[in-house]
Amino acid sequence: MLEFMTVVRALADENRVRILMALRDHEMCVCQVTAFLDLSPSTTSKHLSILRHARLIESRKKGKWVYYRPAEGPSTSSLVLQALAWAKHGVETSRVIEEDAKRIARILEREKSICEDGALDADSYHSLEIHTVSDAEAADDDDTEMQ
Amino acid sequence: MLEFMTVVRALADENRVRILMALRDHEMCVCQVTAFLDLSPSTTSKHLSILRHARLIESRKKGKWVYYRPAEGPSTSSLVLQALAWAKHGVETSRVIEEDAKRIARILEREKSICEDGALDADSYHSLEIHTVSDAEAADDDDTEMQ
DNA sequence: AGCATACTTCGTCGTATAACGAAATGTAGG
DNA sequence: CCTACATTTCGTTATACGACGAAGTATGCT
Repeated sequence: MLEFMTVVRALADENRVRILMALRDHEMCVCQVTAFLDLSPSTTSKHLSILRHARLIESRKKGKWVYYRPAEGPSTSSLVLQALAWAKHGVETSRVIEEDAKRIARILEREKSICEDGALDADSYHSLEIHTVSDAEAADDDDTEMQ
Repeated sequence: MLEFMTVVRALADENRVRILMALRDHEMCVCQVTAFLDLSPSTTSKHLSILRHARLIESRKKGKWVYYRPAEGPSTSSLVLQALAWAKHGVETSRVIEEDAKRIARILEREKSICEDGALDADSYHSLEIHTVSDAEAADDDDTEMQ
């Protein structure tokens, strides 16, 4: 129950859903997500932290930048995979998300010279050092159950 | 996007998820749900209203009682059906829900003589007058999009 | 009609959470 | 070392939301 509630509450904010959709095709660093959502860096970082805590996204660090991408691979629970698939199905045809796609394209192009040191597209995600929440962090949620 | 957010926010409360799971096998009237959750009738009614507004549940009125059950049938969007399936998969093996099952069994037995005038089990749901949110009500959420 | 029961709506209160800016941390380059 | 930039953490503020009780509505019974 706790894992489910953590995931569903992570999804219960429009900006976080927009982030998930934005990350679907290409990983992004925090400053790109910040530009895309038009929020303050601290707010964006918090949203990413909540999504990562729910294990909906993973991150890797490269130099000054932290790149985020959707969770994947064998360590990802089916609950999370289903959540991502469900969210995608639920919003991908919506106006907001379509507008976002254009907006992201522009931002990625503009920011390429700045922080696109080594961002990868969705096909190149594999064989990367994965940073999810640590066991210690996750244990904060583990009140005897995280089935 | 709006439909998705409405549904996901309806799921973002543990008591409402417990209600959805409780209704999985048998419809229940408000007083039974109230007894089961151990909340005030007004709070319970509000939760049911939020679930119905998200079209996750439907209701039928019989005499003084209002019976609720999960949404089903052709008028139910696949988004909602997937939500129900996902929630079920996500929590059905959890401790809370298992305890609830016993609790519900006791309540249904005890209350049978009182309000179980004509409650039906899940197999008998079909061919009932369905009460979902009215078009007028739903329109409150329809800010130009409820895809 | 009058009353009891089931449910909903309304007003209030306390907590949770999204937003921000400021300050702390981490990393690369001069 | 010092500065610049990316990100996170912290403290504050405004709003959202869950809880309740009281009042309103609906239905059935005597």
